[in-house]
Amino acid sequence: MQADTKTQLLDAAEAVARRRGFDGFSYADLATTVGIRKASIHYHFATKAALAEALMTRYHKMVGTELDRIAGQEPTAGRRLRALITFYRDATQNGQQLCLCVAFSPSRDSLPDSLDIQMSAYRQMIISWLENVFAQAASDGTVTYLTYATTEAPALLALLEGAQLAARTEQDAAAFDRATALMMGRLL
Amino acid sequence: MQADTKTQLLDAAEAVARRRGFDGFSYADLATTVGIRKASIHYHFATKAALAEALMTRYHKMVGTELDRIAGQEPTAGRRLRALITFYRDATQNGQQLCLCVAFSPSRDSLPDSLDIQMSAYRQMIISWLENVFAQAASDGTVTYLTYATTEAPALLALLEGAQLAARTEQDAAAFDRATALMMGRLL
DNA sequence: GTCTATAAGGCGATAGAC
DNA sequence: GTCTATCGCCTTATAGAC
Repeated sequence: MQADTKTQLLDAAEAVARRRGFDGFSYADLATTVGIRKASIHYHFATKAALAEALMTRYHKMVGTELDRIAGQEPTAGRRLRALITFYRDATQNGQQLCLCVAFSPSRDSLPDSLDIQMSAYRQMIISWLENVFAQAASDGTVTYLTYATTEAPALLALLEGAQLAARTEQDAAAFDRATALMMGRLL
Repeated sequence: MQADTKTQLLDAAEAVARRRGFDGFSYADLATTVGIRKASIHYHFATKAALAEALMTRYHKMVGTELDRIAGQEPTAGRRLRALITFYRDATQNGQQLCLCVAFSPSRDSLPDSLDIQMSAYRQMIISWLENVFAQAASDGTVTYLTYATTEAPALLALLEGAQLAARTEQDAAAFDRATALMMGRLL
Protein backbone atom coordinates (compact mmCIF):
# COMPACT_ATOMS: atom_id res chain seq x y z
CA MET A 1 0.00 0.00 0.00
CA GLN A 2 1.11 3.50 -1.01
CA ALA A 3 1.28 6.44 1.44
CA ASP A 4 -1.03 9.34 0.63
CA THR A 5 0.34 12.29 -1.33
CA LYS A 6 0.74 14.56 1.68
CA THR A 7 2.85 11.94 3.47
CA GLN A 8 4.88 11.31 0.34
CA LEU A 9 5.56 15.04 0.11
CA LEU A 10 6.62 15.19 3.76
CA ASP A 11 8.89 12.19 3.27
CA ALA A 12 10.49 13.70 0.18
CA ALA A 13 10.85 17.13 1.81
CA GLU A 14 12.36 15.73 4.99
CA ALA A 15 14.92 13.69 3.09
CA VAL A 16 16.06 16.57 0.92
CA ALA A 17 15.93 19.15 3.73
CA ARG A 18 18.15 16.96 5.89
CA ARG A 19 20.56 16.53 2.99
CA ARG A 20 20.64 20.09 1.67
CA GLY A 21 19.07 22.45 4.20
CA PHE A 22 15.90 24.50 3.85
CA ASP A 23 17.35 26.79 1.17
CA GLY A 24 18.73 23.82 -0.72
CA PHE A 25 15.54 22.38 -2.18
CA SER A 26 12.52 23.62 -4.11
CA TYR A 27 8.97 22.54 -4.86
CA ALA A 28 10.27 21.36 -8.21
CA ASP A 29 12.49 18.80 -6.44
CA LEU A 30 9.55 17.45 -4.46
CA ALA A 31 7.34 17.37 -7.55
CA THR A 32 9.89 15.23 -9.39
CA THR A 33 10.33 12.84 -6.46
CA VAL A 34 6.64 12.38 -5.75
CA GLY A 35 5.53 12.46 -9.37
CA ILE A 36 3.06 15.33 -9.39
CA ARG A 37 3.30 18.90 -10.73
CA LYS A 38 4.81 21.51 -8.47
CA ALA A 39 1.64 23.63 -8.49
CA SER A 40 -0.21 20.70 -6.92
CA ILE A 41 2.04 20.82 -3.87
CA HIS A 42 0.44 24.12 -2.89
CA TYR A 43 -2.84 22.29 -2.34
CA HIS A 44 -1.18 20.34 0.51
CA PHE A 45 1.21 23.04 1.75
CA ALA A 46 0.15 26.55 0.79
CA THR A 47 3.61 28.00 1.33
CA LYS A 48 7.11 26.68 1.86
CA ALA A 49 6.95 28.15 5.37
CA ALA A 50 3.91 25.98 6.12
CA LEU A 51 5.80 22.97 4.83
CA ALA A 52 8.70 23.78 7.17
CA GLU A 53 6.32 23.90 10.14
CA ALA A 54 4.72 20.59 9.19
CA LEU A 55 8.13 18.98 8.77
CA MET A 56 9.31 20.11 12.19
CA THR A 57 6.05 19.07 13.87
CA ARG A 58 6.24 15.59 12.42
CA TYR A 59 9.95 15.28 13.19
CA HIS A 60 9.41 16.33 16.80
CA LYS A 61 6.75 13.66 17.24
CA MET A 62 8.85 10.99 15.54
CA VAL A 63 11.83 11.61 17.81
CA GLY A 64 9.55 11.81 20.87
CA THR A 65 8.21 8.37 19.99
CA GLU A 66 11.75 7.09 19.63
CA LEU A 67 12.71 8.43 23.07
CA ASP A 68 9.70 6.64 24.55
CA ARG A 69 10.64 3.46 22.75
CA ILE A 70 14.19 3.60 24.12
CA ALA A 71 12.97 4.29 27.66
CA GLY A 72 10.55 1.35 27.39
CA GLN A 73 13.14 -1.00 26.02
CA GLU A 74 16.36 -0.20 27.86
CA PRO A 75 16.40 -0.49 31.66
CA THR A 76 19.63 1.32 32.63
CA ALA A 77 20.80 4.87 31.99
CA GLY A 78 23.92 3.64 30.24
CA ARG A 79 21.94 1.47 27.86
CA ARG A 80 19.44 4.26 27.18
CA LEU A 81 22.21 6.67 26.28
CA ARG A 82 23.88 4.10 24.05
CA ALA A 83 20.58 3.58 22.25
CA LEU A 84 20.19 7.35 21.74
CA ILE A 85 23.70 7.66 20.35
CA THR A 86 22.97 4.81 17.96
CA PHE A 87 19.76 6.54 16.91
CA TYR A 88 21.65 9.75 16.09
CA ARG A 89 24.26 7.74 14.25
CA ASP A 90 21.73 5.89 12.13
CA ALA A 91 19.94 9.18 11.42
CA THR A 92 22.95 10.37 9.41
CA GLN A 93 22.50 7.61 6.83
CA ASN A 94 26.25 7.09 6.73
CA GLY A 95 27.03 10.81 6.60
CA GLN A 96 24.47 11.73 3.95
CA GLN A 97 22.08 13.69 6.13
CA LEU A 98 21.58 15.48 9.42
CA CYS A 99 18.95 15.78 12.10
CA LEU A 100 16.26 18.13 10.74
CA CYS A 101 16.94 20.62 13.50
CA VAL A 102 20.66 20.75 12.63
CA ALA A 103 19.91 21.05 8.92
CA PHE A 104 17.51 23.94 9.60
CA SER A 105 19.80 25.79 11.97
CA PRO A 106 21.90 27.68 9.40
CA SER A 107 18.75 28.45 7.38
CA ARG A 108 17.22 30.09 10.42
CA ASP A 109 16.68 33.47 8.75
CA SER A 110 14.83 31.88 5.82
CA LEU A 111 12.39 30.06 8.07
CA PRO A 112 9.13 31.44 9.48
CA ASP A 113 9.34 32.86 13.01
CA SER A 114 7.21 29.99 14.29
CA LEU A 115 10.12 27.65 13.68
CA ASP A 116 12.12 29.37 16.42
CA ILE A 117 9.67 28.08 18.99
CA GLN A 118 9.40 24.65 17.38
CA MET A 119 13.16 24.21 17.25
CA SER A 120 13.60 25.32 20.85
CA ALA A 121 10.83 22.96 21.94
CA TYR A 122 12.44 20.09 20.06
CA ARG A 123 15.80 20.72 21.71
CA GLN A 124 14.15 21.07 25.11
CA MET A 125 12.43 17.72 24.71
CA ILE A 126 15.78 16.01 24.13
CA ILE A 127 17.52 17.88 26.93
CA SER A 128 14.78 17.08 29.45
CA TRP A 129 14.89 13.43 28.48
CA LEU A 130 18.67 13.41 28.86
CA GLU A 131 18.47 15.11 32.26
CA ASN A 132 16.15 12.39 33.46
CA VAL A 133 18.41 9.66 32.14
CA PHE A 134 21.52 11.22 33.70
CA ALA A 135 19.63 11.60 36.99
CA GLN A 136 18.87 7.90 36.77
CA ALA A 137 22.57 7.28 36.16
CA ALA A 138 23.34 8.88 39.52
CA SER A 139 21.32 6.03 41.07
CA ASP A 140 22.16 3.06 38.89
CA GLY A 141 25.83 3.92 38.38
CA THR A 142 25.91 3.05 34.69
CA VAL A 143 27.67 6.28 33.61
CA THR A 144 31.26 6.71 34.78
CA TYR A 145 32.84 10.02 35.77
CA LEU A 146 29.30 11.38 36.16
CA THR A 147 28.92 15.05 37.08
CA TYR A 148 25.47 16.69 37.18
CA ALA A 149 22.47 15.79 35.01
CA THR A 150 21.89 19.43 34.08
CA THR A 151 25.52 19.76 32.98
CA GLU A 152 25.72 16.44 31.14
CA ALA A 153 22.50 16.81 29.15
CA PRO A 154 23.27 19.89 27.00
CA ALA A 155 26.83 18.65 26.51
CA LEU A 156 25.66 15.34 25.11
CA LEU A 157 23.13 16.96 22.76
CA ALA A 158 25.85 19.26 21.40
CA LEU A 159 28.20 16.30 21.03
CA LEU A 160 25.61 14.31 19.08
CA GLU A 161 24.77 17.19 16.75
CA GLY A 162 28.45 17.97 16.28
CA ALA A 163 29.17 14.31 15.55
CA GLN A 164 26.48 14.38 12.85
CA LEU A 165 28.16 17.41 11.30
CA ALA A 166 31.48 15.61 11.33
CA ALA A 167 29.92 12.60 9.60
CA ARG A 168 28.20 14.83 7.04
CA THR A 169 31.39 16.75 6.32
CA GLU A 170 33.46 13.60 5.93
CA GLN A 171 30.54 11.71 4.37
CA ASP A 172 31.40 8.83 6.62
CA ALA A 173 29.75 7.44 9.73
CA ALA A 174 33.23 6.65 11.08
CA ALA A 175 33.64 10.36 11.83
CA PHE A 176 30.54 10.13 14.03
CA ASP A 177 32.06 7.17 15.84
CA ARG A 178 35.36 8.95 16.46
CA ALA A 179 33.51 11.92 17.94
CA THR A 180 31.36 9.79 20.24
CA ALA A 181 33.89 7.13 21.26
CA LEU A 182 34.83 8.96 24.46
CA MET A 183 31.21 9.21 25.59
CA MET A 184 30.50 5.62 24.61
CA GLY A 185 33.43 4.60 26.80
CA ARG A 186 31.74 6.15 29.81
CA LEU A 187 28.58 4.07 29.40
CA LEU A 188 28.24 0.66 31.01
CA MET B 1 42.04 53.27 5.38
CA GLN B 2 39.48 51.19 3.50
CA ALA B 3 40.03 47.54 2.57
CA ASP B 4 40.18 46.79 -1.15
CA THR B 5 37.02 45.62 -2.91
CA LYS B 6 38.04 41.97 -3.01
CA THR B 7 38.57 41.93 0.76
CA GLN B 8 35.31 43.76 1.34
CA LEU B 9 33.55 41.13 -0.76
CA LEU B 10 35.17 38.30 1.20
CA ASP B 11 34.22 39.96 4.47
CA ALA B 12 30.63 40.45 3.37
CA ALA B 13 30.39 36.93 1.97
CA GLU B 14 31.88 35.32 5.06
CA ALA B 15 29.50 37.16 7.37
CA VAL B 16 26.39 36.26 5.41
CA ALA B 17 27.53 32.69 4.68
CA ARG B 18 28.10 32.09 8.39
CA ARG B 19 24.67 33.52 9.17
CA ARG B 20 22.65 31.91 6.39
CA GLY B 21 24.65 29.14 4.75
CA PHE B 22 25.95 28.94 1.19
CA ASP B 23 22.48 28.67 -0.37
CA GLY B 24 21.22 31.52 1.79
CA PHE B 25 22.92 34.46 0.10
CA SER B 26 23.31 35.82 -3.42
CA TYR B 27 25.61 38.15 -5.32
CA ALA B 28 22.86 40.76 -4.97
CA ASP B 29 23.31 40.66 -1.17
CA LEU B 30 27.04 41.20 -1.45
CA ALA B 31 26.56 43.98 -4.00
CA THR B 32 24.27 45.85 -1.62
CA THR B 33 26.62 45.43 1.34
CA VAL B 34 29.77 46.44 -0.51
CA GLY B 35 28.13 49.11 -2.64
CA ILE B 36 28.92 47.93 -6.15
CA ARG B 37 26.77 46.28 -8.82
CA LYS B 38 26.41 42.53 -8.75
CA ALA B 39 27.93 42.11 -12.22
CA SER B 40 31.14 43.67 -10.88
CA ILE B 41 31.55 40.87 -8.36
CA HIS B 42 32.28 38.46 -11.21
CA TYR B 43 35.47 40.40 -11.93
CA HIS B 44 36.79 39.34 -8.50
CA PHE B 45 35.12 35.93 -8.24
CA ALA B 46 34.13 34.51 -11.62
CA THR B 47 31.67 32.03 -10.10
CA LYS B 48 30.03 31.50 -6.74
CA ALA B 49 31.97 28.24 -6.51
CA ALA B 50 35.23 30.20 -6.78
CA LEU B 51 34.02 32.52 -4.05
CA ALA B 52 33.31 29.51 -1.81
CA GLU B 53 36.85 28.24 -2.33
CA ALA B 54 38.35 31.63 -1.55
CA LEU B 55 36.24 31.93 1.58
CA MET B 56 37.32 28.55 2.88
CA THR B 57 40.99 29.17 2.06
CA ARG B 58 40.99 32.46 3.93
CA TYR B 59 39.04 31.01 6.85
CA HIS B 60 41.44 28.08 7.16
CA LYS B 61 44.40 30.47 7.33
CA MET B 62 42.69 32.74 9.83
CA VAL B 63 41.92 29.89 12.22
CA GLY B 64 45.43 28.47 11.76
CA THR B 65 46.85 31.82 12.80
CA GLU B 66 44.58 31.84 15.82
CA LEU B 67 45.74 28.35 16.85
CA ASP B 68 49.35 29.54 16.63
CA ARG B 69 48.53 32.62 18.67
CA ILE B 70 46.92 30.51 21.40
CA ALA B 71 49.87 28.10 21.49
CA GLY B 72 52.26 31.05 21.74
CA GLN B 73 50.33 32.76 24.47
CA GLU B 74 49.06 29.99 26.73
CA PRO B 75 51.60 27.66 28.35
CA THR B 76 49.45 24.78 29.66
CA ALA B 77 47.12 22.40 27.85
CA GLY B 78 44.20 23.42 30.05
CA ARG B 79 44.68 27.10 29.27
CA ARG B 80 45.08 26.41 25.57
CA LEU B 81 41.84 24.46 25.43
CA ARG B 82 40.06 27.17 27.38
CA ALA B 83 41.29 29.74 24.89
CA LEU B 84 40.07 27.64 21.97
CA ILE B 85 36.63 27.21 23.55
CA THR B 86 36.46 30.98 24.03
CA PHE B 87 37.45 31.48 20.40
CA TYR B 88 34.61 29.22 19.22
CA ARG B 89 32.24 30.99 21.58
CA ASP B 90 33.17 34.45 20.34
CA ALA B 91 32.92 33.22 16.73
CA THR B 92 29.16 32.78 17.16
CA GLN B 93 28.64 36.52 17.73
CA ASN B 94 26.16 35.74 20.48
CA GLY B 95 24.38 33.05 18.50
CA GLN B 96 24.11 34.96 15.23
CA GLN B 97 26.58 32.94 13.19
CA LEU B 98 28.51 29.70 12.92
CA CYS B 99 31.99 28.57 11.99
CA LEU B 100 32.21 28.67 8.19
CA CYS B 101 32.77 24.93 8.04
CA VAL B 102 29.61 24.27 10.06
CA ALA B 103 27.60 26.72 7.98
CA PHE B 104 28.79 25.04 4.76
CA SER B 105 28.18 21.50 5.94
CA PRO B 106 24.46 21.26 5.12
CA SER B 107 25.07 23.05 1.78
CA ARG B 108 27.58 20.38 0.85
CA ASP B 109 25.82 19.33 -2.34
CA SER B 110 25.68 22.93 -3.63
CA LEU B 111 29.40 23.45 -3.17
CA PRO B 112 32.13 22.61 -5.68
CA ASP B 113 33.87 19.27 -5.16
CA SER B 114 37.07 21.07 -4.19
CA LEU B 115 35.39 22.15 -0.97
CA ASP B 116 35.26 18.54 0.23
CA ILE B 117 39.04 18.50 0.43
CA GLN B 118 39.23 21.99 1.90
CA MET B 119 36.71 21.22 4.60
CA SER B 120 38.41 17.95 5.52
CA ALA B 121 41.77 19.72 5.65
CA TYR B 122 40.32 22.40 7.90
CA ARG B 123 38.89 19.86 10.31
CA GLN B 124 42.13 17.88 10.26
CA MET B 125 44.10 20.99 11.20
CA ILE B 126 41.95 21.49 14.28
CA ILE B 127 42.00 17.82 15.25
CA SER B 128 45.79 17.58 14.92
CA TRP B 129 46.22 20.69 17.03
CA LEU B 130 43.87 19.26 19.65
CA GLU B 131 45.70 15.92 19.68
CA ASN B 132 48.94 17.74 20.41
CA VAL B 133 47.37 19.76 23.20
CA PHE B 134 45.75 16.70 24.78
CA ALA B 135 49.07 14.87 24.53
CA GLN B 136 50.64 17.79 26.38
CA ALA B 137 47.87 17.45 28.97
CA ALA B 138 49.03 13.92 29.70
CA SER B 139 52.32 15.49 30.82
CA ASP B 140 51.25 18.70 32.52
CA GLY B 141 48.11 17.28 34.16
CA THR B 142 45.91 20.28 33.40
CA VAL B 143 43.00 18.21 32.03
CA THR B 144 41.13 16.02 34.53
CA TYR B 145 39.68 12.59 33.75
CA LEU B 146 41.95 12.53 30.70
CA THR B 147 41.67 9.51 28.38
CA TYR B 148 43.58 9.42 25.06
CA ALA B 149 44.53 12.39 22.90
CA THR B 150 43.18 10.68 19.78
CA THR B 151 39.87 10.04 21.52
CA GLU B 152 39.55 13.47 23.14
CA ALA B 153 40.36 15.53 20.04
CA PRO B 154 37.46 14.59 17.73
CA ALA B 155 35.08 14.65 20.69
CA LEU B 156 36.01 18.22 21.55
CA LEU B 157 35.71 19.43 17.96
CA ALA B 158 32.23 17.90 17.72
CA LEU B 159 31.29 19.44 21.05
CA LEU B 160 32.41 22.89 19.94
CA GLU B 161 30.57 22.72 16.64
CA GLY B 162 27.49 21.34 18.35
CA ALA B 163 27.66 24.10 20.94
CA GLN B 164 27.73 26.66 18.14
CA LEU B 165 24.62 25.10 16.65
CA ALA B 166 22.90 25.27 20.03
CA ALA B 167 23.78 28.96 20.34
CA ARG B 168 22.59 29.64 16.78
CA THR B 169 19.32 27.81 17.33
CA GLU B 170 18.63 29.59 20.63
CA GLN B 171 20.21 32.83 19.37
CA ASP B 172 21.99 33.05 22.67
CA ALA B 173 25.61 32.46 23.67
CA ALA B 174 24.34 31.04 26.97
CA ALA B 175 23.38 27.86 25.07
CA PHE B 176 27.04 27.54 24.02
CA ASP B 177 28.09 27.91 27.65
CA ARG B 178 25.67 25.25 28.87
CA ALA B 179 26.99 22.82 26.24
CA THR B 180 30.63 23.44 27.11
CA ALA B 181 30.39 23.81 30.91
CA LEU B 182 31.25 20.16 31.51
CA MET B 183 34.41 20.37 29.40
CA MET B 184 35.36 23.70 30.93
CA GLY B 185 35.11 22.06 34.33
CA ARG B 186 37.75 19.52 33.35
CA LEU B 187 40.31 22.21 32.50
CA LEU B 188 42.66 23.61 35.11
C1' DG C 1 -6.70 16.82 -5.95
C1' DT C 2 -4.25 17.53 -9.87
C1' DC C 3 -3.69 19.83 -14.00
C1' DT C 4 -1.94 23.85 -17.43
C1' DA C 5 -0.64 28.34 -17.75
C1' DT C 6 1.24 32.28 -16.03
C1' DA C 7 2.66 36.00 -13.03
C1' DA C 8 6.37 38.53 -10.84
C1' DG C 9 10.72 38.42 -9.46
C1' DG C 10 15.38 36.35 -8.06
C1' DC C 11 19.39 33.67 -9.59
C1' DG C 12 24.31 33.25 -11.55
C1' DA C 13 26.58 34.60 -15.40
C1' DT C 14 28.01 37.18 -19.80
C1' DA C 15 28.83 41.06 -23.33
C1' DG C 16 30.52 45.12 -24.20
C1' DA C 17 30.89 50.29 -23.10
C1' DC C 18 33.59 53.37 -20.36
C1' DG D 1 37.39 47.74 -12.24
C1' DT D 2 32.93 49.06 -12.55
C1' DC D 3 29.10 50.01 -15.18
C1' DT D 4 24.38 48.99 -17.92
C1' DA D 5 21.83 45.74 -20.14
C1' DT D 6 20.47 41.36 -20.89
C1' DC D 7 20.19 36.22 -21.19
C1' DG D 8 18.22 31.85 -19.77
C1' DC D 9 16.76 29.68 -16.08
C1' DC D 10 14.85 29.01 -11.61
C1' DT D 11 11.91 30.35 -7.72
C1' DT D 12 7.36 30.63 -4.96
C1' DA D 13 2.83 31.35 -5.66
C1' DT D 14 -1.88 32.08 -7.95
C1' DA D 15 -5.98 31.43 -11.28
C1' DG D 16 -8.99 28.67 -13.18
C1' DA D 17 -10.13 24.30 -15.94
C1' DC D 18 -11.08 19.52 -15.21
